[in-house]
Amino acid sequence: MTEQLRQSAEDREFLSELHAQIGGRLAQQGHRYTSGRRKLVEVLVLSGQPMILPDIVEADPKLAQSSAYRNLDVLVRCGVIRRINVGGDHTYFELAEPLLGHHHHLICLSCGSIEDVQFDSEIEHLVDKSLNEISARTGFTPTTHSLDLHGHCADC
Amino acid sequence: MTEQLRQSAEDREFLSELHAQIGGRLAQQGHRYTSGRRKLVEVLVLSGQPMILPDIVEADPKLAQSSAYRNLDVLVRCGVIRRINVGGDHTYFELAEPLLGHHHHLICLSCGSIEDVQFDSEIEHLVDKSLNEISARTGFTPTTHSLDLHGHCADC
DNA sequence: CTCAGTGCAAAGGATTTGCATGCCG
DNA sequence: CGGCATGCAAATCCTTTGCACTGAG
Repeated sequence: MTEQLRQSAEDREFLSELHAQIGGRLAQQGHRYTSGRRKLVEVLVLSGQPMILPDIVEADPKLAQSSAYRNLDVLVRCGVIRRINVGGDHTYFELAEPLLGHHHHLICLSCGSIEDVQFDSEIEHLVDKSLNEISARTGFTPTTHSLDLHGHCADC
Repeated sequence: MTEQLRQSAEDREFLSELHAQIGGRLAQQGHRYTSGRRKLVEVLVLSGQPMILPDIVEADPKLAQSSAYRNLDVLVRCGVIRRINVGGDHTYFELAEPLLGHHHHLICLSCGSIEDVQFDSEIEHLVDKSLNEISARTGFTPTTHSLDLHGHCADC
């Protein structure tokens, strides 16, 4: 819960550590960590919740729409950012799980907001076990799972 | 598992029961259960897995694209069909849970196929319990949840 | 008759791409 | 220099909509 209340000094440290990590990942795949890509990451970090593209470019008007899409794509392919598909027309973007930790989503059907939540590790473990059983039974090789709640948020 | 092997006599009975049920639902909301809508349902039943629109209209070329979208929309609003959003550009459609039962999806990242699976009721119950705890903690009012596995299917 | 339903063609809107230019290594 | 990165505008493609027509009650 202190995540939300992080002091700005900590914030800065967190960000620069993150940037270093991401820069490494991009370099590995032969990409540069340019200012535009850095901005995308920062907008997503500051937002603290999944965002759609119009909101991203609005958050930092320096970002051009097409470049934003292209860079999000690069970041997705490098495992830095993840696409989320809920209903609606827009794709949502958030930091990938290696950076943000494994979590799930509360999707509000009224206002469309998406909030991140984590499970007890106990439950998460049970779910994993169950998913592995199903996979074994069906010959499916799982990479990840997504467990999202659809409903109405506290504000709606 | 006998679902897949159902004899055609049973099939026919299943379908006409389903049609009756759906017809009732539509009538309740002041809609007709026309042949186009019936075809949509049949295509989805026969497919046995979620489908995207191009595949639906291809499966029954009598279906016009715009009418198909419109009718799927009606069926969705009447709780007969459900939209599914996985990655990719297309929306998937399948029979709604009241008709198909609560289940989850195995989504193949290679070929894009989606297969339905069910959990042990025990696990399903645990997940529900956990989700309720989270809801209580966050003030979120859940309607449904979706738990999908992403990975590679037996064929890929 | 009336009104929901249909099909065609055109519009809408999110995302992608072509191309000329800018910039880092 | 060379090639990735950028931004504008135009193209794409899924989905929705306008409109005139058809068919069921």
